[in-house]
Amino acid sequence: MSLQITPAELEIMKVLWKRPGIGASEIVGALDGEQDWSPRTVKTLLSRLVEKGALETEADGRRYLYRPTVAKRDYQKKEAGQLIDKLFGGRAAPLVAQLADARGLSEDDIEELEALLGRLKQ
Amino acid sequence: MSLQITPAELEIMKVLWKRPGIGASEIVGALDGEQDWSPRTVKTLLSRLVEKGALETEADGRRYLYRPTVAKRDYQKKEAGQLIDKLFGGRAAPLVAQLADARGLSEDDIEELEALLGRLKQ
DNA sequence: GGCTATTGACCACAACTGTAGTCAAAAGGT
DNA sequence: ACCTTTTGACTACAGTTGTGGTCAATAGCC
Repeated sequence: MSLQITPAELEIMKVLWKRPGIGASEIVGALDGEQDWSPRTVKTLLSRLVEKGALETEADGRRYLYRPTVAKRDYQKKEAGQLIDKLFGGRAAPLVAQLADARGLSEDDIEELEALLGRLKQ
Repeated sequence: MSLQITPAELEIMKVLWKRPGIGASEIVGALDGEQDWSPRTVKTLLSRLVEKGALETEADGRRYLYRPTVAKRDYQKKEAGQLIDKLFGGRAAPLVAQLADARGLSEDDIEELEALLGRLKQ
C-alpha cells in the first residue's frame, strides 16, 4: 500500500492533520483563502483520499467526519526518504548542504541542527 | 519555465548528468538492468524532455546527442526547496530531524553535517 | 547497389490528476 | 408539511504520465 497522495490532495491532508475529525464544509472553510477550489472539488479530493485509504470516515448523521489514517510525521518521513533516495544517493548530508546553499539556514536552524547532532552523537 | 520532470524522465536525466552528450542507444544501454523499458519508451521520454527544454540536442549524423540544460545541483536544490516548502513549513531543521529519525544518520553523515554547520556559522 | 537495423517523428491509449457539474436524499428552518 | 441547503454518489473531461507501437528516412553491411 503505497498511499500515493497528489499535491492537491495533500492540501486536504494538511487541514485534517491540524484538525482531524471535521466534515467537508469545515474543510472547505479552512481552505478558503488558501486554495481557490469549489466545494465540489474538495469533495472529489476527499472521496479519492478515502478510496485510497488515506482518510477514514465516521458517519455523523447525514455527513462524514474525516480523519487521516497516516500521521503527518510518517508521511513527512516517507517523503523525505524518497527524495534522498531519488536524488541524493540515499545520503542526508548532501541534501542539507544543498538546502543550506539554496536558501541559507537561519541562526535558529543552525542551532537546532547542532543540538540535534549533539543528541545523535551519543 | 517550471521544468516539470516526472519520475520516469528523471531516470533519463540521471544517466545524462553522468554522461552528457550521448545518444539514445547509449542511454538505453545505460538503463539496462536499471529500468526495464523498451527502447521506444526511452525515445519518448527523450522527446518529452527535449520538448520541455530539459535537454538540448546536437545533431550527430543520423541521430542526436543529448545533454541536460539544467545542472544536477540546481535540480536537487529546487526539489529540496519544494519539499521543505510543501511539508516542512519552509524550515530545514525539521526535515533533517525526520531523516535522522527515519533512517538514522551515519557517523560520516554526522561529521559532514558538523563540518557544514561549522562553516555556516562564520 | 540492395537489405537491414537504427533513429527520430508521430500516434495510441489507459491510468491518474485537477477541476468541477448533476442528482437524489435528507436535515433544518418556518 | 414544504422549501432550501448540504452532502455524498456518480459523472465529465481535458491534460499529464507511463508505456509502447508504426512509419519513413537513412547509414552501414554485404
